[in-house]
Amino acid sequence: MTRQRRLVYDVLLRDLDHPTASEVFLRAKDQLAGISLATVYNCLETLTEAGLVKQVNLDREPSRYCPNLNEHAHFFCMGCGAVEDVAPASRDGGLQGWCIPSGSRVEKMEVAMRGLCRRCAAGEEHSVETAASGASAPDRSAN
Amino acid sequence: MTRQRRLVYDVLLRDLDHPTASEVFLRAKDQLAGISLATVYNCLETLTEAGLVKQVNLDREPSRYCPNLNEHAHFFCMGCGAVEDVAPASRDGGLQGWCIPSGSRVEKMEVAMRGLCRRCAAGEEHSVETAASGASAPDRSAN
DNA sequence: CAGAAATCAAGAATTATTCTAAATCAAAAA
DNA sequence: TTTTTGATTTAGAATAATTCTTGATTTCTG
Repeated sequence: MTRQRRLVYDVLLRDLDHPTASEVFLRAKDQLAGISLATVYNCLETLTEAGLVKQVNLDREPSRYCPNLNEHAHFFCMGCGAVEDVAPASRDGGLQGWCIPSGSRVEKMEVAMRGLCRRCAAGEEHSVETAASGASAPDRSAN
Repeated sequence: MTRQRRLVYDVLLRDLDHPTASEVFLRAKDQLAGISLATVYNCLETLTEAGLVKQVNLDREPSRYCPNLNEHAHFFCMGCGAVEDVAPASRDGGLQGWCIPSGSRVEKMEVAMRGLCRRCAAGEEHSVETAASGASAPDRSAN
């Protein structure tokens, strides 16, 4: 654990907002002026390989990084761009919702949701969809 | 629906193996020598916007394309690289497995699994994990 | 068929990320 | 403390997938 790795990790732990590598770089520079973007990429890769950090991807957007090691999915708000962690409801985190072909082994599952966060959904007073209570029925067109 | 779009779409329908844009390009060239990679990208984008095709991403790998319009997840075999569609078991496709923050609206969910397909799992006679029956308990470390 | 609009092809441009090579650093050995 | 050794950092070049630009071509519409 070098100084740069420590710093990159601390940046991720400070705000749990799933920054991109460039965002991590900008924040890290404030505390260690000489750090380079390549080093940030190196550190993020090292931390990811070490299992301290998870790389989070949605579509072809730049990768984001997340120090939450608990099992979780990610929610991407189409309104404000925020990314939130989503906890599993059941012990198996939705895997039983799918017909896994018999004989195959699932090593890991990645779940990403797109939609509007509470604040953005509330700001949309379109007709009846005021989203006051729980999540409304989603489209569920899983890729 | 131009000739090029029709061809790209036909290529996707012929083998349902989730080719990348480059692979689509190679297959399309056999039937329409003059087609360009840029056109293949254009057509794939147009077809995707039209809702006839879905773009499938895993990590930072090149996008793949899928003409299956039914709700489904994707299984990526780490052994042979094949991509399979995975049908939902329940009507809601695993969404109820997650604690959606109240007030937020989920518009769509993308589910990707990594593991070994039946053939690759069977080829691994490591100790006891012969994967004879159903899928063994996965790691479920959803990103 | 004329004119307008859409689409195509070729290659340049973009962008996130990775690679390279030289410089720096840190721990262990002397 | 100096030297050695190997890993790490840095800056910039390189890469790869994708997008953009431009002019040519095709396709509609009348």
